[in-house]
Amino acid sequence: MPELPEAERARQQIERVLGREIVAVDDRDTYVCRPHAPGEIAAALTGRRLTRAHRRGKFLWVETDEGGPELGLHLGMAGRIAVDEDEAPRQWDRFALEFAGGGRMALRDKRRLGRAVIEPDFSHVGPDAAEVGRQAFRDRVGRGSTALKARLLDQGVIAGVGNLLADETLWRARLSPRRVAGELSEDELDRLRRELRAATRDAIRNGGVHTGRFMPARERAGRCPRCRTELARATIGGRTTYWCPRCQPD
DNA sequence: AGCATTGTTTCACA
DNA sequence: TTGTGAAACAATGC
Repeated sequence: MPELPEAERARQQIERVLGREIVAVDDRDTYVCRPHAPGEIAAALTGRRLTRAHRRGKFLWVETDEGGPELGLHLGMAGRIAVDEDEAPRQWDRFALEFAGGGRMALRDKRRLGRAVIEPDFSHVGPDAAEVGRQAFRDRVGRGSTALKARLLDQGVIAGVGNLLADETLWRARLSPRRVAGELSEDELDRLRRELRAATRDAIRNGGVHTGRFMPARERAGRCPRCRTELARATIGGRTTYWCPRCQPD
């Protein structure tokens, strides 16, 4: 599930538990909590309260009270934040906080590619895809010899675009994912940024990136929602990519 | 059975 | 040294 819209929803979930006292931490999953040893995150957080929840792209972090450490969270490929829900079966709750009074916040993640870490480092993460300014977007996205879609997926360029949001945005902007990023005109880059912001805003409002107009067509032999042309399919930027060869010519 | 997967990091190579 | 692309990682679902 998680791309920028899902991460924003997760951030809002975290806001529900701000101010509660942490009385226990489950950090036993040494893969999700790497490089921390079991008990390290627990020692850092027990007795503290979360005070503010932040997000940049798909990366989440939470401040704690009076100079306490920051807690970094990432949803990985399939994670979500579960607040005050019953414990998941099969140890799908890879990381969890328990609060005074019985409440609970868990990183629920079947695939186990999510992440929980103390004092996260975001120095190699680009500006948020929905916040980046026009000129910065032109400079960062509109360069290099790589395919446009691969550029959008690079979290160090702009943060928050995943495989589905990239296809949705490129379709809305009528740009081929195969275009060379550095060869786009200013007008094309501005159009791409506008459609990215719009697609992101729609997805947050409607409950996730899977609510996009292009998403239902995104399958083998799917057809363009605008012109009914059969979609093209290829691996670009290491991910399966669908686009309309007529609306989005190379 | 085999392959694909809404993500990130690491490694090899030009 | 920098940029790019592929593989590794874990587990599940079709």
